[in-house]
Amino acid sequence: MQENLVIVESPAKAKTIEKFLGKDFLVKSSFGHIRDLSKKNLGIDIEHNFKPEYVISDDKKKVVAELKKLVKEAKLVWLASDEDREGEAIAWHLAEVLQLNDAQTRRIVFNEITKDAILNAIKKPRNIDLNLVNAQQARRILDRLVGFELSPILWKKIKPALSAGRVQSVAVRLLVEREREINAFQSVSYFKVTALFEVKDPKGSAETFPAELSVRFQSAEETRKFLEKCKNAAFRITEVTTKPSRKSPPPPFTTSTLQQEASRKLGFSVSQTMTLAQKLYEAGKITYMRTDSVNLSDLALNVSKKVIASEFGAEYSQPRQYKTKTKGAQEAHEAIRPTYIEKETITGSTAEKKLYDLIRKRTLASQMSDALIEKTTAVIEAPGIDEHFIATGEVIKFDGFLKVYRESEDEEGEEKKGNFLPPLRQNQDALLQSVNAVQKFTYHPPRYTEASLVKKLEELGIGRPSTYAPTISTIQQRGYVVKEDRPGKPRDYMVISLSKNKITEQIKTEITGAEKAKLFPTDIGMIVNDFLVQNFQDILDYNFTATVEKEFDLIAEGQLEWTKMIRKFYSSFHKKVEETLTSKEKSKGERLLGTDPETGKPVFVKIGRFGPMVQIGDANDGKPRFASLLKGQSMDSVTLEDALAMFRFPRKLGTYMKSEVTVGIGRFGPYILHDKKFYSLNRNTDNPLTVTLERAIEIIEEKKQKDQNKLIKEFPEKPGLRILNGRYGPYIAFNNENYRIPKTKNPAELTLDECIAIIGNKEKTPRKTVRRKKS
DNA sequence: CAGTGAGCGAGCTTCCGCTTGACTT
Repeated sequence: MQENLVIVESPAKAKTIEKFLGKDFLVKSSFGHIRDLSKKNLGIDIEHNFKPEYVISDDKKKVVAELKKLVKEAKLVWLASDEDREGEAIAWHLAEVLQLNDAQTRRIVFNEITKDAILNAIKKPRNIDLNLVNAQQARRILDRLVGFELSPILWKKIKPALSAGRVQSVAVRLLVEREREINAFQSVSYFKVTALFEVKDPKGSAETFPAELSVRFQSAEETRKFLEKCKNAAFRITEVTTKPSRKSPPPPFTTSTLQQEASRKLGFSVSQTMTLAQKLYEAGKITYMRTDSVNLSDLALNVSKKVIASEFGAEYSQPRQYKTKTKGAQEAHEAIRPTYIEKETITGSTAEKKLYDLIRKRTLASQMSDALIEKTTAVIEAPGIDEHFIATGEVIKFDGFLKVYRESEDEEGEEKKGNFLPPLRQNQDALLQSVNAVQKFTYHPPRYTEASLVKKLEELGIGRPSTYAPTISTIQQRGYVVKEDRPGKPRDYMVISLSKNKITEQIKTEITGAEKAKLFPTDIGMIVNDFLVQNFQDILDYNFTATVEKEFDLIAEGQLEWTKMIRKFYSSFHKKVEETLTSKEKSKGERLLGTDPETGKPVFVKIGRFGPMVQIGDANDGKPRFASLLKGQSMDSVTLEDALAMFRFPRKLGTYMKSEVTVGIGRFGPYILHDKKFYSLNRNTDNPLTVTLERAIEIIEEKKQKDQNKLIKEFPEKPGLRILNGRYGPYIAFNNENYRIPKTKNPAELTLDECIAIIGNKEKTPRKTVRRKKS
């Protein structure tokens, strides 16, 4: 039996460490926190100095029981959880629950998992730092107070099962405010002018290069005037400058930067990335994936150096150590890197391989030389023309880290390729070949993706590596936010060109504003946000976390008592909670749009029992008229015009096969009515306000075709029994019940007897059961 | 299936940060 029991947080870590420590040590894992505040109630005794009520979570009972048993058999217990606030608290909870006394307990920490680091840690044990533990308790209790007092207000004032919290509510606020910025954005058009010039080299052979005009014109008129001046103008290169510059590699991955790059380069969602990284970690292929540190171990630096030298040459190696800049970083771990950097590929799924490759390249790049770039700028002018053209060229003199890794940009704005310029001399003639003036439009700030929201939260110091992915899914689950694609809209733009001394104009069409996997706040998200911002401004403040973090730091340093800090916070917070509960009306997000010109009654938008709707008149003056908002409409941006259009249903479209075709909106959304039959519009692509007769006929015919294909077989001798093709494949329908067909049978060849046998077996397709979440 | 929206009220919901499986589809 081992004399030493070491407890770490993760089982994968336990396995590795056990190898280093030898047979006298048994290494076990606590699987994170073993206790938390009781979930049944607030879990905090406010009357008694905020005494927390800790409970061993159900899923940790087994772990705790096992640890208790092992503690009895061990002489010394080594608590080796992470060296940060949460890690210290885990160690303390373990000591409490396992009833460890000081004599048998050692607290050790290490932030890289190497034999040396661990043996050194064993030589330098310390005691549990109660100040740090108290900082964690303050953090925990503050979050519980905020979450469990704000959420019930929302249940009463907006609708049940909503939630609010220090992190999630600010995340939603970011999205809501960005959406409003986008709605308020006024796009302005301008003309971007580029020209193609030709130069002759000393041998007389010609080369062309592009250049952009130094100014952008506001109107087509100015643009035409400029092009007119360019006719027969004698352009000349008046200035050539060449400047060297260098570009340094980005630091190795943290959780947040990994999520961003995996999203941009591989198209993974934040949670997908984390699941894959977890797999790689458990297989021993990468270091821990939840970290905010950009630190690399000495071992990793050395191996990288060797790998780079042998793969690319010694001149590509430039060992570096990076410093974390993010607010509130706790740095208990290393950056995310391959465990064995020399391993170029791994076994596993395609997605795992791609993620590994990304991590490896980023790690290597971080240890490689700067790229050396030479930037050339040439100015091209002509007499009589005030504006000038600028040609820029980039030559990579030494690629350095760019050999393996290029960081992707968030905004996919203008294409800025490092173009190549031919050798240019001052005073050289540049023959104008053509000029192209393209009408462009200023673009609103971009909507957030999951990954760019994580980036923003990290910048604000809100949330931790272990919570980014769960936060993103919580705000979607609560219905505050949806992740969607949205189709773009066509837009005309003008192109004015000068070629061979002739000016031509064209109107072209582009698709603009298409969105892919972007986060959109919902109506309910906006209502909840406005309610919280109005009533709890301090908590919704982007600096709230940073402010309380400063106080947690003081607690950790022993300069502030945690109960004192919490009491001060709670007294003003709770007062606000009480006030809001008594004084505020139920919020339906009501917004007046204007008056109905026909009746003079007010038209407004609000949340009803069945979701967002527009209403004409209120209950005081007769029965109001109602209409649900359509998909893609939002309470925040819908106009009086949009609202009034909703009441012009059902709308006649025309006649088809001698019957009238109308479009209407019913309980289940927009529909087409034809020949007493209903046909649903496609929720995503058809707009009932604008749908045409042609499209309606298409929908009718599609549906008829589908119904024909639906019937596989029926039996004249048994009416009511039919073999049908459904959403989930073929099935037997009989007496309003559906029956599954065994996979071994061909549905088209089933006989009546076989069908009756299947029905007799009662192999009914199970109804969808409502799954309740376990807590 | 195809133009709902009142009001009452039992019993439920909820936070953030550590960690993995256990579950369907």
